[in-house]
Amino acid sequence: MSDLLERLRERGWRMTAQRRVVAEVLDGEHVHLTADEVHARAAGRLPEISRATVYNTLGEMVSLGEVVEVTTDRRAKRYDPNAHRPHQHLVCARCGTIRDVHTSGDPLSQLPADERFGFTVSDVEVTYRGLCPDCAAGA
Amino acid sequence: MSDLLERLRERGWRMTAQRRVVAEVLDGEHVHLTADEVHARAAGRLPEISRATVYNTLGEMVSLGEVVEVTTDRRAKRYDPNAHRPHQHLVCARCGTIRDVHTSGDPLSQLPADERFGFTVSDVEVTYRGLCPDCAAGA
DNA sequence: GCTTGACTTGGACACTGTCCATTGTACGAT
DNA sequence: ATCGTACAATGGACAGTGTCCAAGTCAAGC
Ligand SMILES: [Mn+2]
Ligand SMILES: [Mn+2]
Ligand SMILES: [Zn+2]
Ligand SMILES: [Zn+2]
Repeated sequence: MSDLLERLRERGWRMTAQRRVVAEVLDGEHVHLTADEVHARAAGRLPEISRATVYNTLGEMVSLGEVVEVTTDRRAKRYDPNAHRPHQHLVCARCGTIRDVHTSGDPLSQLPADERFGFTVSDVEVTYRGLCPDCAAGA
Repeated sequence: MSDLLERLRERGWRMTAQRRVVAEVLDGEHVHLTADEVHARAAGRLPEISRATVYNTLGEMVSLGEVVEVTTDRRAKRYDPNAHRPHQHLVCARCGTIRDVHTSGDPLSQLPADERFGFTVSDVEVTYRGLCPDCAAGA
């Protein structure tokens, strides 16, 4: 039983086979799958699970704060079960590999008050881009 | 004649009515329009301009480094003619207003060497989110 | 075991963006 | 000024991602 599934059950979720496999697929470190990747892997265990259910379930997990959406490209959103420790992402521009990284300071504090235009700034999203070692080596 | 159009002509662009109106629509400060918004405004001056041409033209401007793509939400890409001064964006989570902002330091330097995993890091994208004064006031 | 409201399903639909064959045109050459 | 040609514009088909809905199914409490 994954920690994620445990937390969801504590929140009163009705436990279904579909939700179980989605939670299981998302279990682990450095996981950043698209909804359709989640669907493909979930279908490996539960062949008839539908796309709509995967989208619904992921959306609910995001609403509950147990999964975060990550947008590192303009294609599909990615779903990240590492929701309880703020972090940023480092993306290879060539192969798409994504690594969790941590900045040396709080990026929010880098925005001076006179650059906030009266906004109540509550969140910042940082994506670093470059080439991973393999791609930089021409692999 | 916009500065943007001037620069494009210097690069040997064949000048067409369509490219002119797209460049004119993109002229100005704090402009962050989607492709379809550009198309709608361009069609105000040149009714028969096609969606494909707007997409082609914007893509060419991006390739030439005269316009930058901005992804502040998971809907449409936005096109920013402010391509010659690096900056970040501050977005209202409620109404979508986008402001250009400048951080106090270079965000790239905030990623320590031991968090780079051997990547050649060349770029960083920072998006601040919050509520603009109007939305915070409940307007 | 029933009952019931929550959950799942498949498919239609919307939005953004790409592609391509055809038609049109800007611009250098004459 | 006209022409020829390579480059550009067009519109419609198509693809990827995500949402929505009506109908069927099921988990969980009684
Ligand atoms: Mn992550
Ligand atoms: Mn901008
Ligand atoms: Zn790579
Ligand atoms: Zn606002």
